[in-house]
Amino acid sequence: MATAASNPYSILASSSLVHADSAGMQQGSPFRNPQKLLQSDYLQGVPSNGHPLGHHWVTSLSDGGPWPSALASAPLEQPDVKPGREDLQLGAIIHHRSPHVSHHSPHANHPSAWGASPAHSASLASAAQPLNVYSQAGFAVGGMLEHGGLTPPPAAAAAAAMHPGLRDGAEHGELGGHHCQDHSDEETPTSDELEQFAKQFKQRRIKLGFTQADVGLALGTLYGNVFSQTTICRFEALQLSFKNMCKLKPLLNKWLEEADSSTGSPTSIDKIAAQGRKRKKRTSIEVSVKGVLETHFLKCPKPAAQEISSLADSLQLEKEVVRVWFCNRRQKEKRMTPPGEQQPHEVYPHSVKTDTACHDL
DNA sequence: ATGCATGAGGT
DNA sequence: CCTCATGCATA
Repeated sequence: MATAASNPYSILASSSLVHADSAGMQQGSPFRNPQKLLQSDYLQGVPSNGHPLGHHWVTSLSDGGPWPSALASAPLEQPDVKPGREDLQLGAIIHHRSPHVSHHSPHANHPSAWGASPAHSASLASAAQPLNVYSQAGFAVGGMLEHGGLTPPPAAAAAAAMHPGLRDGAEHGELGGHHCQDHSDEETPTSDELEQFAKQFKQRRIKLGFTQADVGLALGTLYGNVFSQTTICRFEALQLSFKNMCKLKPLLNKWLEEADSSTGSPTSIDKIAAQGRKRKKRTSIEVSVKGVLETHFLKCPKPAAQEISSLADSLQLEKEVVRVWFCNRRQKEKRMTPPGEQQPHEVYPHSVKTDTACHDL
């Protein structure tokens, strides 16, 4: 019985129109190049006593290159991109996907990080292959024939490419006796590779005439994992965590292949309309208040519950709101490309290890 | 493009 | 409570 869930919040049943999907808003945004990333450590568990390793995406990059060495920008100008904009729809929504395979290594030191120089993936194509470094077999489309019908679905249903999360080739202690020397799948991409990929992806996507939202949806119909425009956007802007980027890359890569070969899939665009999520209305925090929060954050990024309470009290905000604000703030710090400009501070004012409790204000 | 929010999994 | 992945709603 579809009983309306008792939602404390306002559930707007107002049928949202099909939203014409303004696709012209994101394209053409010359998003600036991320330049300096000052990300200390990825895991807080890292005893930064003596600097773990140079695995922080450190900074000090020449202006010319956003991140470690900008690969010679490949022209990536596929000459034969057809403007034919058809949704790649397979007609079957496979919705079965293995549960998350988050296999966390018991004692994995840390998911390598951005600047981690891949000792094993040095085979970066210097300049030979602008793309397809992650060449995937896929289904070779015999050629550029005019396929009179529709492109057959790759039947990649069950093929849930579960790639190992992240493993750094730095240290492979003991794995219980398994020798690991053969890695068929892609190794953990480097920050550089991801950056390149993201860029190429965006360009191709735009050329093909797809919006970020389209892609997110296509991924859903393609593999059963839907993503929102937000996520795609963040991927392109490299605003996700390293791990997250790694996870999404294969999917998006696959989509690219599809998009390119499906030069005429008729198909329809199906809209998923099952949004039964009641959300609390977004509370907008005033700029002045934000300023205060910012200040506090700099002082103590991780305030105790009580501190949050008093802070919330003085700011006249719900405690939960403040708590969430701090959480989001911390996350932002961990992103690859900090939104604004983060001045390359060499160090933070407060020690990482010495848990200095933020004295009350 | 982003700000605030939800939820799952971990401590 | 935290982190982390993700997204609705919004600027």
